[in-house]
Amino acid sequence: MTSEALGQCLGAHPVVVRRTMGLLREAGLVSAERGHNGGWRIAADLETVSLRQLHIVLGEPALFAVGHRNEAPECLVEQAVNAALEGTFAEAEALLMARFADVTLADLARDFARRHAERRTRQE
Amino acid sequence: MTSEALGQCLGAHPVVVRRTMGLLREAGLVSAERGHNGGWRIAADLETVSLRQLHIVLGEPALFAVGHRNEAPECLVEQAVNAALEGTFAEAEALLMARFADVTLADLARDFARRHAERRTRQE
DNA sequence: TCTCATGTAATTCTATATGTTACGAATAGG
DNA sequence: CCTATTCGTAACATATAGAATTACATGAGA
Repeated sequence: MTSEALGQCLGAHPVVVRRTMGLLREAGLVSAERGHNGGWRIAADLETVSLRQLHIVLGEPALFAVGHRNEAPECLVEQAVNAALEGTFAEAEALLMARFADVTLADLARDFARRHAERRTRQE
Repeated sequence: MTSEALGQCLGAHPVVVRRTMGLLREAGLVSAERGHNGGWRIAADLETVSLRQLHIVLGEPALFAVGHRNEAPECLVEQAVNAALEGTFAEAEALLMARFADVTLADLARDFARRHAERRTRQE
C-alpha cells in the first residue's frame, strides 16, 4: 500500500504517513519499497505484535492528559498532589499496558474481517 | 488571596487565575470579594471536597492523551481498535475516578503542613 | 530515461491554551 | 465623595505542538 493510499484511509498527509511508518520500519514491523509497485508491506507476524509493542515503537507517547506537570516541583502544594496521585497513575498505566499487551494485530484483523463481512451482508 | 498573588504562586497570569477560579466560584467552593482587601476565600469544608469533585467542577477535561479520536468512526479498522480498548479505558477511568474521590483537600492540606514543617526543620 | 515511490529536511499552517490589554463594576479607606 | 484596589469579562495577541506542505534527493522498474 502506498503512503498516498494510506493517507487517504487515515485522512492524513502522505508525508505524515511516511514519518510514522518510518518508526514501524525501523522496528522491523513493516518494509518499504520504492519505485513502481512500491509501497508499504507488513513484515511481522500479526499474532506476535501487540498494541503495547506498537506503543513502545511509536515512542511511548504520554498516556494521560492530566497529572504530573513537573516531576520535582518546588511548590509544596504541587508536591502534595503529586504524592497523593503518583501511585494511582502508576496503577492505571500498568492496567492499560497489560491490556495493550493482550491485543494483537491478528485479533484486530479477525474483528475487522467480521465487521467487513457483516457490512457486506447488510448491504445485500 | 488575590488573583495577583495566586498567579505568582502558580506561575500564571492573574486573568487566567480568575478564569479558572471563576469555575470554582460558580460551584460554591470559593468566594471572591472585590475592592480593598478583596480576593479569593475558601467557601467549602476541606474534608468534603475531593479531587474528583474538582475535576467535575473544572469541566471534566479529558483524562487520556491516547485512544478514541472519533466516537463513531466510519473506518472499520478504527472501529475494531475502539472495540478492543473501550472496556480498558472505561476501567482505567473508573480506577482514576475512584482514587480522585478518595483524596480530599483536607488530606492535601495535612500533607502540605507536614512538608512545610519538615522544610522549616531542615533550614534551621 | 522517465515515472513512480520512499526518505527527509525545511517551512508553513492550524488549533488550543495561555498571556495580555482594556474597561466595567463593586468595595473600602481617606 | 473620590480614589485605589480588586474581581468580571470580553477582545485580542502570543506561544506551542502537531500536522500539512513544499522541496529535493534516492532508488526501482517499465
